[in-house]
Amino acid sequence: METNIPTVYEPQQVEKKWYAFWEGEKLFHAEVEQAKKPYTIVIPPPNVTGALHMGHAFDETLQDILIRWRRMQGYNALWMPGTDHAGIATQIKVEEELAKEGLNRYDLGRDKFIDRVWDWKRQYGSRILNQLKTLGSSCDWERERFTMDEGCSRAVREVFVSLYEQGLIYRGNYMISWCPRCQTALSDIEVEHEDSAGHLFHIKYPLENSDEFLTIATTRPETMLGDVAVAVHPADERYRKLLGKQLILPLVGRRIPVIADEYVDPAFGTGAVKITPAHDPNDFEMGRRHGLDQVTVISADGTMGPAAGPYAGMDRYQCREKLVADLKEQGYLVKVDEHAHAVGHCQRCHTVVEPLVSRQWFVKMAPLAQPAIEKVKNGEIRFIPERFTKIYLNWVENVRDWCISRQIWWGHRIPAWYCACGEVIVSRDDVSVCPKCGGQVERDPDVLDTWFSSALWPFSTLGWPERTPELNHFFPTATLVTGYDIIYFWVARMIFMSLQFTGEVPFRDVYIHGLVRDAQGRKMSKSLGNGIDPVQVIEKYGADALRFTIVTGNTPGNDMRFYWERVESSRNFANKIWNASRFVLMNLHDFTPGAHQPVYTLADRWIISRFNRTTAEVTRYLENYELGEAARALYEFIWNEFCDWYIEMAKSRLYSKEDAAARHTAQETLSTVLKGTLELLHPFMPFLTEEIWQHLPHEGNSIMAAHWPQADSERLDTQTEQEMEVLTEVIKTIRNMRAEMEVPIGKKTEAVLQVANNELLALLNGNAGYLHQLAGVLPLTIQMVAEPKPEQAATAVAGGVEIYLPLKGLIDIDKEVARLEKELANLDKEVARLAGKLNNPGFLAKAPAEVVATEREKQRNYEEKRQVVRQRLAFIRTLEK
RNA sequence: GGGGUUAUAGCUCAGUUGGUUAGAGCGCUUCGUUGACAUCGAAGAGGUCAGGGAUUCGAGUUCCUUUAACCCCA
Repeated sequence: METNIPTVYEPQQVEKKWYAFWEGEKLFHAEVEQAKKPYTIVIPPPNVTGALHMGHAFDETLQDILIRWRRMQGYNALWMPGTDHAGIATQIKVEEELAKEGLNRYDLGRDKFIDRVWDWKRQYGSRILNQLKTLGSSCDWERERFTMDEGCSRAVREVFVSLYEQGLIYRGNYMISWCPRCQTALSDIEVEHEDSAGHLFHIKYPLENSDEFLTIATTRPETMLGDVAVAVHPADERYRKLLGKQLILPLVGRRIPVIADEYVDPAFGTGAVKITPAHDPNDFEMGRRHGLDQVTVISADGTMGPAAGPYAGMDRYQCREKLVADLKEQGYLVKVDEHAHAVGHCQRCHTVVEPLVSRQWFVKMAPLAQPAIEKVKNGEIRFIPERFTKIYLNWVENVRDWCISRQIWWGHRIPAWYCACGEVIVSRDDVSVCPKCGGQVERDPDVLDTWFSSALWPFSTLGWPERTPELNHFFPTATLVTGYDIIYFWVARMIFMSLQFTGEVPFRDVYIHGLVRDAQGRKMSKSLGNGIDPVQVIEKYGADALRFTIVTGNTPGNDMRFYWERVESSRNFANKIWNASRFVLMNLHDFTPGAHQPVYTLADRWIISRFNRTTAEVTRYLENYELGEAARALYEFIWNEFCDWYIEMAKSRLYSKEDAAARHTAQETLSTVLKGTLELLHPFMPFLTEEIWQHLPHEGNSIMAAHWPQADSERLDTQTEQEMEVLTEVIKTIRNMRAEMEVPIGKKTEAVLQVANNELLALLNGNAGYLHQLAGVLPLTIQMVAEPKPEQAATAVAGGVEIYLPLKGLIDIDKEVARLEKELANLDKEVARLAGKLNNPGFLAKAPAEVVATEREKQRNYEEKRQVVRQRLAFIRTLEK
């Protein structure tokens, strides 16, 4: 047994050593074992080009805690790791690299460009996973997957073709959100709306063959070049007479009709809206309802197209300025109001998106959404915390068709081929010849939305579409852990895809967490430069400290702020455990388990009882996903009970060599309680606990494989806990009195304790040693209340014990009177509060008997205490004279 | 416009079937180098639990409402 251990815990080498050991021993690996109950988590795959940030650290820590805990509980625990190809993000990254060489992707061509991305992936793809390892993540690395690997790609192809065959994937010309910078279509949720200060332009549209005008209001005047109508509400009296009449579009001269549509809000602007079906989603719908043309005036690159006439070639914002100036000059501009409105931006590059009509592939959502709604409503899938159920349902119930084609190169290429004869072939196998006319076919150049493959992740990683043993055993997965920001992007889509293709829910529980923010509560972002690199935190304070910080002081679903001070305090906790363990190990050098029959003392029975209670508590918290509370319970047990009291109380037996059985009992209790506590703490702080556990008497090769402690109800001992309560109360009260009287810490002082019954007398006599040692009282007299009380003494009552410190010459009578008066006032307040309660007939009649009894007991205690303080006050006042 | 979250000690946050003198960490005050630990120990100060109302014997906790901040959706 080691006795020469440094006083400061150095996590760096320790963490590397144990991670390598765990991997070497294959402790992360799970095989299909029918006899064991599976517990599966699939990792939310980080972007392959990314670097670990606090969000990942948060997410992975929670998963690792759950998976390590369940593994210790005996589940066949599989944590499936992998990465996501992250189409647009990765493509942007590689294009930036190319730009440094003065190249763009077209210079390379599609095949060479994709090779380049694979090179990039090979070079940097494992970086983020290696960073995950420093965090302690117990992923089954042998099963690592990538969304573009062969198996996942096959799953994607199967799903696409199958949905197409079922009529749930279609291709068509619809309005989509287009990013002019990324040059691709986006889905609705990839567009982020931001309120910005804009203008509401009021523009006069002249009535044909008349001097009259109709004034419309718009936020985007440049789109008027594509106007094909003006719409008003059918019930709007102001415009009824204009219905069916023609207007002349200013600057363009096109004749456009005035139409009626329920959609128009008569209260907005002038109540008349210009209709541009090619450049606004609502106008697009209205155009279809009324059979209007689409006049496209803005091109895919964000400049004005040929149909924009004199404005062709201008940037869309330049055009706006010029056009407004022209309108003003020609007298069409009525006024310009300030107007706040939401503008859509590309999630990836933050460019303002452009609504455009374009031919894209879509997933028909309504039939897929229905089962996804039901499974959540009927509780087969549960969100934690529950409120996210509503957020999920609100989206799925209103979901629109999903645009899945992207005009980029990096991703799963759409398995559709087109023939000049008009034939469209969607196929599981590559096609080169048209089956209809035998002509040459050309493959669709587009790739799929990255989230399309992510949606299959829980089952594609387990081998689907093959019915593999892994899929049979580990699927459905148990828990999905992810942030609230991707409930729509990912969680919802996994649910409907899984239901459609496996017939099962992908996971039972969805444990949602928040974001990690900086100390000011701002989102961590590259542009702000306020991100904290978890790797740096780990290097400085250790992974255990980071993990503990992340999991404590935070409630499920809520954001958390990152403070270095909190990491420091977690590090201090790790160091505290280290030193407590150091103490235990230093005293175990001659310990042989089972060498003596243990003779348990009050302190032993107490810490064992408390340990079992903590075990039950921690387990229950984990079962309810209250990870932070579980960690807090352990922190309090270790620091406030094991270290502050038990270790102190064990010292005298360890230091006195004459009673071997007593010493052995203390050793055994320290060793087993510490070992069990480390096991409970292991999911939270895996490295430190392994390091110490290995030095304690144990079975098995790793704490990872140890059995999760079971609370033993036989060893819960309420009476012992109450007795300890009395003892610690007395000690704390004496310490307080000594401190107030400014007695030097090391100086022993005399004390007289008086009690009213034999039980208390026995308790104090039996534990007098602790009073000497921990309260610093000597000589100590313990007697019944009937005995004479010391005259010149400070007085207090604690746990039913009257405490007298006869500090001759040290007692300042005035000070003592003030102290007792303060105490008396406090007691008066409590007694009055309880009297109010106990004199309330409603309380006595309706509150549970147990509660009434507790309150009565409290009242009795306070009254007893008050009685003593009163008497003492009266006595001391007589001394004053 | 619809929905959600938050409001508890100077700061950051816990407090999940309604019942403890409302807790922690950091910070603050006083004291302390005796054989685990100064990344520590002992003692202490600090809160009308955002405001108002309701339910209840009893509300930080449930319901309604007002205010403020933030988020999501339209």
